[in-house]
Amino acid sequence: MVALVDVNNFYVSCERVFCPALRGRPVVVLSNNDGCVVSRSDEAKALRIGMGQPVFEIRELIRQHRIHVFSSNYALYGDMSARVMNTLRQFAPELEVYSVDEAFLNLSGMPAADLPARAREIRQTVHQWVGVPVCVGTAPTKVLAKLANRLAKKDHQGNGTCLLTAPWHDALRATDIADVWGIGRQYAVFLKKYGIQTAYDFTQAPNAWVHKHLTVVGLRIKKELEGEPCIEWETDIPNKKNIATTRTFRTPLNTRAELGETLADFAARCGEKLRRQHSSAALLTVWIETNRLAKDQPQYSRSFTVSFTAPTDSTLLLVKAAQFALAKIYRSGYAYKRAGVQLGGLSQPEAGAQLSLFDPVNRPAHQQLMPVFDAINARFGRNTVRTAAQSAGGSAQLTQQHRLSPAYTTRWAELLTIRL
DNA sequence: TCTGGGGTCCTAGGACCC
DNA sequence: TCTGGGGTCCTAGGACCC
Repeated sequence: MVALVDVNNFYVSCERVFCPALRGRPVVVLSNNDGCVVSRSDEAKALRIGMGQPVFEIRELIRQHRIHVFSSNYALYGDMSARVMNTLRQFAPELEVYSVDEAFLNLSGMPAADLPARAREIRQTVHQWVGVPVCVGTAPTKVLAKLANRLAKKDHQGNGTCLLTAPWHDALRATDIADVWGIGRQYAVFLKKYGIQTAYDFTQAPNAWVHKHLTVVGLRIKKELEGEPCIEWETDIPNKKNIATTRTFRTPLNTRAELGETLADFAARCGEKLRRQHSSAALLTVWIETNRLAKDQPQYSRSFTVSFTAPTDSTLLLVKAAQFALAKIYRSGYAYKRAGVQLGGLSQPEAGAQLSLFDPVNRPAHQQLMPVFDAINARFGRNTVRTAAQSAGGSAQLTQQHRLSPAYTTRWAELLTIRL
């Protein structure tokens, strides 16, 4: 059996831990630039605020219902996530961290009769140790555990847990096909066109038909719904195959100098992420884009990819490549609203990787320099040492975060103060 | 005009996830 | 006026190999 543990309204719940007065009140957390709603409390959902809804569309609602609004505080959510995961490790030898607020627990070998009590214990422990509410769905496969978790969340009279054992046809009949893990918007529309409305209907479709129209991915989902495990466990966190740093700017950037500084920051940030997983990149792509939502403005969007002579993890080379790519695609006269740097062709070089005789770069020198770079920045703060191409203040000033809560758990100066 | 039978690697596009 | 930021996998098609 496998359990899926999922924090309810994760970002909102993190904020409420340090602001208990907000329990029972409508609360939302916004995306970067305070642009869209990305997390909603139950009270906010009841006010029909949508996931991903732009804030300007709900200004009146916020005022009327005195909805509490937060910018997203990634330092806080990342730390709270780690606390939840460490707590969950107590309960199963095998834990797969699936996302910032979700984990699969391998409970195979546990007597079926003990499962309900164990699920309740998990829920109570996370609540007591970390302070956030979770739901637990337990079932024979991952897709069914996801489904069980959803049922646990929906049942407001229940205790936040749901155990699915055979026969589970009624649960499948009660689940809209669009709510099945792995069935997205396009597939849901397609399937409904053929009369497949529920998860149960989907299990009645012929395998060959599912394979033809939804590829092998869809077939795996069908079999998992029937109780046959088809999705592998990934207990140790795999290295990323792509690494990106991208932003939408509050105020568009117009000049090449502004874009150059910003893309240098992005490239440097990508370098940090790259070195943290001990990888090197063979490709670097820069893309820039005007505001495609402003239909009345002139539009421009292009990207350029640089291939390195040998894979690299040097910030100096990444920044230089980003500048080179920008020179290829920059056109004046446009207001650039979004931009990004993406690394691809990632590999884990063995020590003493082959060097090119004609390589103009002194790679051993870079390999010695980068750990020093990272150590200084880890100790004294990001961008304490940086390339001259980067901006002095970092790219954070280009985004808006008016409603940011303190870094309660990761910065001494911002610890919560309680007056007794 | 006729013209084999395998492979691999890369990229783009389309679907999905949080 | 104001609209996020990351990721994954699969398939098809083209270029290239012997």
